[in-house]
Amino acid sequence: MFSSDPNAMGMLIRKLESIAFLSEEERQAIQNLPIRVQALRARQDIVRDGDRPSQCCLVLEGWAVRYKLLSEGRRQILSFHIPGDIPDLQGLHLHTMDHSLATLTKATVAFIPHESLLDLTTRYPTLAGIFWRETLIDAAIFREWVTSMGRRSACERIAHLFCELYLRLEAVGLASEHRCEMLVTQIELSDALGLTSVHINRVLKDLRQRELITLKSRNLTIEAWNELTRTSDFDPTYLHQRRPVA
Amino acid sequence: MFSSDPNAMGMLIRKLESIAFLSEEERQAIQNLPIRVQALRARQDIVRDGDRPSQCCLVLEGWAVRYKLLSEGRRQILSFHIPGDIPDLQGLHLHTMDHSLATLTKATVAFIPHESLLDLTTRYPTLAGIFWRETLIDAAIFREWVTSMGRRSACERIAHLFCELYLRLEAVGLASEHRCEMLVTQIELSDALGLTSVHINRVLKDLRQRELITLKSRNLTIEAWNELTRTSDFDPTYLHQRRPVA
DNA sequence: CGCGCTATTGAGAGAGCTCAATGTGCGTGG
DNA sequence: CCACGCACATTGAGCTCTCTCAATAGCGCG
Repeated sequence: MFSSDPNAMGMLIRKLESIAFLSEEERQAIQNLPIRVQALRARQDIVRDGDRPSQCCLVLEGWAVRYKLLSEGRRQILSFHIPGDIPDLQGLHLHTMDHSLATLTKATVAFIPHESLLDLTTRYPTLAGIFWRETLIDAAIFREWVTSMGRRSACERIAHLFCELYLRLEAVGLASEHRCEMLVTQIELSDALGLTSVHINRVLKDLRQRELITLKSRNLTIEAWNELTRTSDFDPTYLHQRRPVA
Repeated sequence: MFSSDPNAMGMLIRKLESIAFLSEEERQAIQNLPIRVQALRARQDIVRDGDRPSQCCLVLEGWAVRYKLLSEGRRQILSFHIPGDIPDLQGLHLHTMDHSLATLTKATVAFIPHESLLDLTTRYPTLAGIFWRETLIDAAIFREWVTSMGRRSACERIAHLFCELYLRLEAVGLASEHRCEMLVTQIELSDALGLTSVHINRVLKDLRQRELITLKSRNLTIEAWNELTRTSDFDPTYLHQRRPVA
């Protein structure tokens, strides 16, 4: 069950290197983290609101979401997570979950004990800073989402989200040439963007007709990157990626 | 200009003790941080989107906000900050501001050099964890705001925000008995909640008529705490305060 | 004690929602 | 390899919550 699969940690290292510099020693220390790899079905809860987890979940394959449930069946998706992400890294210092984490697609994840991560941050203060930075970027993305939900139209919100996800996928080598997988249904998009799936559908139709995007069977192509970023007010600064993107 | 005013740091210590335990030695180390205290007018920018600050801003008196500006004069307020808060603590590991910070009211703030804070986190790893925790709670509040903006009605959003601000003020000794100052205009409320000030006005009228709140000349009284939390789906877990609140 | 910003109220409009029906694609099992 | 079933996507019609525009009132600061 427990192993030190270099391939598994490769994804985490690639992700961290997209936001900070890692020394060889630090890379090695990450490689040596004990992990338990697990295959999960689509739409399966990993951690639930109210839980007090003792490990973090690293996404290796597939997509995950964090979400909150409200009264009357309302749901809000808080974030999308792709390979390389540790969606519940905040658990290191917040002991009670204030939301849930679930897979969106069939996925492979690796669980890392909190104690191993905390030990790592003690031994490598620079790495502690990098993991801290990772959670700060998480917060920066929430700020951008607050902005979208508060002051952007449905069309701008969708376009903005596509730009964000494309750049995040590109940063870990899962996208290029303005093409990527978009492993979400219109229902999930609506729960993330505070809209209804019916309205999402109509806006997507409009974006297609304006030839800004192609989206078919989970494959997104951004046909006009500049125009899409312009109409959605997209500025990648908030992703705090290490190298500026074209 | 630089000093070690024990009173100034008292506010920060009170805030940190509302979310974590501090040892005497740690309290002392915080007291010894070099600070530059400054009085500011209302509605004055402290740090701007795009800046690369070399210090953090601790609020001592008055309220501050973080905000983003969009095209066509749109503004989104991202968070409200009260005494004891360090609204730009993320600057320790995110070097470019992705939003602005400004006073809302006349305010007193203390600036703390990044290098002093980073040095503190190196010498006191436990304190590093506590500051990290502080930024994680910041993110938890953003998550709750995303949820509000996405899936709560105007009325629920306002009620939820009032509950949040009351508890945060209470945690640092600035509120009790369900009364507190609410140092925001309806325009600022609208920019925080993604609504218009006209609509805020109408919903406030409704909340008053239902005798849930009294709000007059910046003084808020929550007349029916239980009902207000119920109607707004408010669960204080996300604030991750150290002692559960009544 | 008057100016300017904030609060309040009315009337009409619009972005996005609800309800509902139909079409489509894909995974599963025979 | 094909047929079935189910979840997802698409479209239409009518509605509502919130917005826009606009006018007036009130309050706090200089």
